[in-house]
Amino acid sequence: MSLRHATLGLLARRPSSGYDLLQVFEKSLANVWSATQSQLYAELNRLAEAGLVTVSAEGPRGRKEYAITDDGLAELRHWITDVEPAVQRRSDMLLRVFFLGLVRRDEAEAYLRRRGDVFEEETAELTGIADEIADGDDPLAVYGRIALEWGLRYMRMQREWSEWALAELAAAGPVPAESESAESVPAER
Amino acid sequence: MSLRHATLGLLARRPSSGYDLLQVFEKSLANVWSATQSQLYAELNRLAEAGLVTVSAEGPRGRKEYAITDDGLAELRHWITDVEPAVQRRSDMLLRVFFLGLVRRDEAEAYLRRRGDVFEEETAELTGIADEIADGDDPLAVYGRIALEWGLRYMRMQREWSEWALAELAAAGPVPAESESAESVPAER
DNA sequence: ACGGACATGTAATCGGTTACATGATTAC
DNA sequence: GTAATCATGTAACCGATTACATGTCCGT
Repeated sequence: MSLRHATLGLLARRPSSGYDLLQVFEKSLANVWSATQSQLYAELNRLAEAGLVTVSAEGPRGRKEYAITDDGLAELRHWITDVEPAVQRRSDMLLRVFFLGLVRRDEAEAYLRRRGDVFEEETAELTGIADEIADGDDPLAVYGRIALEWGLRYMRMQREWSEWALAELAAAGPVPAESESAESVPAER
Repeated sequence: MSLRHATLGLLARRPSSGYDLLQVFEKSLANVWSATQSQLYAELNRLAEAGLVTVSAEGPRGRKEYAITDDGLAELRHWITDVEPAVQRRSDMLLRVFFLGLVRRDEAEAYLRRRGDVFEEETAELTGIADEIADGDDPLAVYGRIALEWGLRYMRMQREWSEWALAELAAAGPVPAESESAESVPAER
């Protein structure tokens, strides 16, 4: 249930409308916690009902500006310091690696090479964001910078891994001669 | 919708019952794709209805053994080679980092230090699995070994990152003197 | 005989996504 | 005037989790 805390965290910086928050979710927070519009508006209403935020101002076009309450801030701090982060237990990308023995060797290699390219693209994107942060010298952005560094290292690690994996495959011999290679599997049924 | 493909992938290795598959999901696949019992049994029925698997044998206690069909294998291969893996866009752990400016400096440091410890524990666990694989010399486990290497590198990267982040905080000065530190925020409201 | 493992299923609930729906205000 | 942006909401659906429910077989 972390949409709740992402929302509280953003409102802790400054009071904002659902619309405002949505921009932030789509831009700065997109790689860390994504949220859809319908989800966010519903959550804001739930948070208000729970007393963790209040409508601090109303503007044109039915705009409602929300502010975090003391209860909300307490809940947020509790979540940050006392709740163990959940370990990610799902990776689409890695699941395919497990089953790479079911496709032809060249297809498996193409998969790993393509991963490397994608990680490289992501790195370029993150580097762009890093430059923006470096320009505007906001001292509060120190934790944002730390989060971003995580992303950069993550991508570098994966790039190196994909290269290592390709080398590992090459070392294991060109194409296995036995019956378990992909080409032979269809013939078996 | 990758539970479907995880299931197909396991059945491509050998025909199995839902109960069998559940053991695999809880052990070897736990860090890559988790599935609950009720989810798995429902999925097997759906897969059978879609003709991607068939009930290949029935055993005692209502045991149903499923085998992948040609259609199932085709679907699985298509998913591996033609479908772009989804990029993960949610991290509980990183979201907290974004908001670390809302708690006291020592709490933020404790958070990062604790991350380092957890990553270390996970590394130990993965190393244990790596040793098991190394013992039994299954040549087919080459892709399992590659997936595992990803995990090991992932944990090492995060351990190094948490140390880097702690150093970065230390370099940024002991505790900021300005109004945005955590202690002052409650007083502002 | 009995406990533990084997074996499958249903129901309620939750968080998230997609699509639909509506309308006000502002800049040109 | 009108298009873009601002602004909020509802409904259907899907995948996943938790809890409940039931029964069989095997080893000791």
